[in-house]
Amino acid sequence: MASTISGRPPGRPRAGLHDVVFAATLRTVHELGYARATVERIAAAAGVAKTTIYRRWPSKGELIVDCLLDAFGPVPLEGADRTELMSSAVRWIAAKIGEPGVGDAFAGVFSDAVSDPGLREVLATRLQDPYRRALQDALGEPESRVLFFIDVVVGALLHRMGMTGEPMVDADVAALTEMVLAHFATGPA
Amino acid sequence: MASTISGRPPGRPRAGLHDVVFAATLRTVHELGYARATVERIAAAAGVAKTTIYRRWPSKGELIVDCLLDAFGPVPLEGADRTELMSSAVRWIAAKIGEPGVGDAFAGVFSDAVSDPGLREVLATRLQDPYRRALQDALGEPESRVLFFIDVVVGALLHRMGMTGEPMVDADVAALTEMVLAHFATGPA
DNA sequence: GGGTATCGAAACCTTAGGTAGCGAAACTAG
DNA sequence: CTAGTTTCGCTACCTAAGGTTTCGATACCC
Repeated sequence: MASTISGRPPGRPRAGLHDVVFAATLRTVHELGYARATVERIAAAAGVAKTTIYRRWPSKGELIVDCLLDAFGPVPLEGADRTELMSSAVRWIAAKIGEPGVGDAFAGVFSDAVSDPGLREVLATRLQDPYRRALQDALGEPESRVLFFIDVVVGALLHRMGMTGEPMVDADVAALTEMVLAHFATGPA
Repeated sequence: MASTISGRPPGRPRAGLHDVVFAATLRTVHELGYARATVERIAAAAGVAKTTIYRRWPSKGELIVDCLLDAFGPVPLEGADRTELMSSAVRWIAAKIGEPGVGDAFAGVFSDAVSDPGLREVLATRLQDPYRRALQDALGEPESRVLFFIDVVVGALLHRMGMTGEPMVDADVAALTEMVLAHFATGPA
């Protein structure tokens, strides 16, 4: 059998490599950019062999998606009313994208997904759907409106990041928040 | 000397290959997606050798940029007031992105630019700046607000395209138009 | 110490962007 | 018709990167 009484499987233990690899991924992406952050370089930065990475993640894209899930964590859905809720969500995603490496990794994996349907599926299922559902439940908006909200907010933030290489400044984040709040003020149809 | 009396330089003429290559590029991108639309495949679709492509364009990215410039053409800046002007601009870019191949090529070259500073420069200088300036002059808005406008509109359209593989539906384009119009209704600061 | 699962290292495959060299084609000028 | 000029097509090649395979070494449980 593969399992033992203590629950721990026999053999060489899988040390807490996920965290080390995630940190090395963000660091490497931050320092070199997404494309130059090759799997071999990430592995080297983590002090790990390339094959070890591929044993745990089937592709670079899925490694990045897992890394982003780890970096984002749960959406802080705090706020008394819809207005506070939405504005906190916008500021949260803007702040996360501003963290070193996160924005580049996010924009990069999105890039790859453009012409990789498999990665697009992973991105939609593992990253977008959970956050969309959480927003949907909290706001009571229909799916199509939440998707539109995500397109506008994430699209604008990533477009700025992609064009300038820098995250959106606070003033523009404030304008973005104000704009979507005004548009969604009326509540669900 | 390299030129002759008739103005036409001697030697084998550069036939109108640009149009053929542009058409082949959009067709190939539309059929295979951006990443699978390799330069060799585009060349084959155009009935041209790969080396001929690289003689005229220094990289795949610049080929795509030129192709997009050809596909977009000038911004139709028609409209009596700011409202008509902005809404026509939004609908124009949405319609262009909806054309077969154009949206995929646009999203794809944007993707590559994320981690290719040289391409990002080309994209900013040749594609974004002219349209930004035209909008700036027509609207009388400061540069930062026009850039914000572009981030929101183009970002949302490309994000939808990247996530679903399909361009934004008319209802969402209408909502996008309405939203930015409401936000920009007050005129420049 | 024995069994088991993981890790590291090296070699390898494939795709794709991009380059070099050379002969052939197409055109102008005389 | 010939010479000169420019571009084209073809083949072969280089490099980078994602991803796979193999095998020996290592670390853990019992």
